[in-house]
Amino acid sequence: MGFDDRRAEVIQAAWRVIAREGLDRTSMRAIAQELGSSTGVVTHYFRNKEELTLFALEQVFEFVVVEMRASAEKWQGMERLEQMLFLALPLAVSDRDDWKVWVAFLGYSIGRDRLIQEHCKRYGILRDLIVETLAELQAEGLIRAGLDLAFEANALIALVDGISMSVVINPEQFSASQQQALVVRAVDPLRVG
Amino acid sequence: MGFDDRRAEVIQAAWRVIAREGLDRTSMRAIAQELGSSTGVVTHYFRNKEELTLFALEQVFEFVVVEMRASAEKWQGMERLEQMLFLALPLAVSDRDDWKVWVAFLGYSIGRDRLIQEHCKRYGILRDLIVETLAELQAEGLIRAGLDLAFEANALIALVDGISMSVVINPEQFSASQQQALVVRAVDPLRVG
DNA sequence: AGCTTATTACAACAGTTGTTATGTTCAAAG
DNA sequence: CTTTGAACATAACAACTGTTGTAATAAGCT
Repeated sequence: MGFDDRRAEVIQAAWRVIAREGLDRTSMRAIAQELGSSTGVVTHYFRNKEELTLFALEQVFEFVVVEMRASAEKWQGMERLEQMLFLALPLAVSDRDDWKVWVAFLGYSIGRDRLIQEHCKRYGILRDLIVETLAELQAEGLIRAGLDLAFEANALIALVDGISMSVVINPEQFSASQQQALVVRAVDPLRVG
Repeated sequence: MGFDDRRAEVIQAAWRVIAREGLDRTSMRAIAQELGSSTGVVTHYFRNKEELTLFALEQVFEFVVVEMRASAEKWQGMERLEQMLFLALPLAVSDRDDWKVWVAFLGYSIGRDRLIQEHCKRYGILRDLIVETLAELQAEGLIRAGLDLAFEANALIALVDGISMSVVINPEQFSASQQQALVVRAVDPLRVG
């Protein structure tokens, strides 16, 4: 087991604590305890807490993007866009923890310009991915011409964000099929005809 | 100046600190300093920090609801629904601070069942308000029959949430008119015909 | 084997936190 | 004038925080 693998273990322990206890109660000692080790391990793999925090944020985001890229190759046409958006939704119970961590980070970022900037960057990557997909659909004549693709991409992301946040707060708010129905309803108006 | 007035001043000082520094860096001492007093004032008007926190959460929410109720009486027909939703959006720069506080609270609530429960309750009140409005529109024959009003209300709230969160993170994401356009686009499909 | 480096443990640090107790001020009520 | 209690200040409390340094252990390599 190499350096990066152990590093990932530390981060995963951190995730578990964040989802369970919240980000502000996720201390170095709490992470170490969750990992079943001393704080020495945590400090050995991360210079300070900010580095750990940013790395955790990057990982939880990168995972979604990788999944989305894989899904983009698997599907064709309008379904490609839908399936990519479905991936970001907390359809399964296990997905909710990811969103818990994400929401915790968002709240934690208020008043911390450094973290807000990071979020902007990551949302930008996500938007570019959606814009790219929309452009392809447009080239195939599946969605209307003359659309502001960046705006439409932001709108879809905002919708997914809103749905997911609702589910994090109240899991019974939307069933899996209801979540998907809302996304489909938002995608449909883009279609031609 | 009575007890409740002074109490409100403490809360407003807390809001300012939260929007500027973040919720986890909003200590009793920071609130007192923002208020220009000692911590004695803060502890005098709030038994402990949790009481202060919950009260602040209630205030920031109650304000929106009051505004919404006022708007409900001012407008008629389909515009009533739209204007109520517009009120919740961070259309002006000054509205963003409210949403900053709200997002900070949401993130802070992860891992704190007590706070999550509070959020559920408040979202429930908001939903009832929208459902009520939708029912009126339905009775007037302005929106389609056979709709799951609770579901539609949740969907609209989720959309407003998503848009607002995007703006909090990246203010240039959506202009005021774009935000309104997205809400109108979500309301339109409910219309008859 | 011995040497080197990575990994982990542990203790101590200075600072911050919420909370509590005590002291002070001061205006209104008796 | 005396007394009462609210409003505020101040200081101290124990608990917890991130960080750092040092020592012990394990693993790999020659």
